[in-house]
Amino acid sequence: MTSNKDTGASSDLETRLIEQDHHSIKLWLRLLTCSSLIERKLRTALREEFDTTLPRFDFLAQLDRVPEGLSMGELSNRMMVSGGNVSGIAGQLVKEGLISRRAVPENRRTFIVKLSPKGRRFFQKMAVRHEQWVISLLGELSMEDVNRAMGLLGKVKVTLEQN
Amino acid sequence: MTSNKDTGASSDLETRLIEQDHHSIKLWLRLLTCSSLIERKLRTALREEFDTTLPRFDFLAQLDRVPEGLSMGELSNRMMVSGGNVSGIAGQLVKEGLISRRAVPENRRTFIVKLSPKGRRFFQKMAVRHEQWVISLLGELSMEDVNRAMGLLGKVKVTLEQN
DNA sequence: CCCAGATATTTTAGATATAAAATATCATTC
DNA sequence: GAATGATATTTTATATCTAAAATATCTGGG
Repeated sequence: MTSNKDTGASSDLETRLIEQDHHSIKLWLRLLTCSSLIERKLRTALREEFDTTLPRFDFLAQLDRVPEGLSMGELSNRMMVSGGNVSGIAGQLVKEGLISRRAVPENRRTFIVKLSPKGRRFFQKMAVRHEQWVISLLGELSMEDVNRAMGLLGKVKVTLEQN
Repeated sequence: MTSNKDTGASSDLETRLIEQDHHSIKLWLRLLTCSSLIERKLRTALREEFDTTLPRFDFLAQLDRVPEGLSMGELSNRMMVSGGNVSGIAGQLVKEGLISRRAVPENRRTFIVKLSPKGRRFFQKMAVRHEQWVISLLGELSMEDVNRAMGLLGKVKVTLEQN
């Protein structure tokens, strides 16, 4: 369907606009397909190898980057999920001893969650495998293509954040 | 894995491999960020304007492309979700009169779901708005960038489907 | 100090998601 | 044609996820 590098004179403005419209939808669908495929593989692998889930891994991964811990709200922003969701997962991880959760004296509305030593050890093991899985999924791509894709998705991200 | 022609002299092989590894992870995270952002906007808009959800929209969208209908299994494949999930959503859409669901005489294990006239009208209205939303989200990108991104994500998709 | 609004989190209700077990049907082999 | 395994779907149990209401705390103007 009407592919590409047509800088030429064969299409008028209206045609080009319509083409771009369709391509926008297709780009969105392809984006969704790619992330769904990766997500599924990672979820399956996490379950099989560590008997855990992607949201829990993501939760621990966010905390691993910030040794001093994060508030529930900050975590909710970073994970791009609702606050209620973070509350639920945090409760489980606390019960499993992977994170600590304590109130802050200065502002008693906020709660800080932080990796426990056990949680850190567990995450480290997962992180190694996680990286291997992603590399095995995307490693066939050349570094040039990865960089180009990063650049273009960076533009997409900026565009999205403006709206 | 790790193909690619070296362009710069500044890094040895090992460094380049590690760089690519990190870039693979970053690409995956950026991919996830982009689709999450789009998904959230579409979900919110669908709820506000049509009081429905993304999975239901997706379900109807798949059926809209195939007037003769699809089996539950085929639908599960296309939507990239589990069969049980499709069963649940189908049940609701049947109850709402948006789709029909009937057994096939030749193979009584399979059920074919199909858009009802009401469902088709409802989907058409949503599809128009859905396209507008996606365009408003991605329309700032040049057609060249959209095409380039499509091409690269196409490669990603092929790579993923091989594994 | 008091109180209205803002902020941070949890709780609730309901939809969506998976995996795995259960059902039902087909298809093949003996 | 009965037994066996494959296929198609649903059911079940549980985990996520959202939106919205509820709770608790802070903040600033009067």
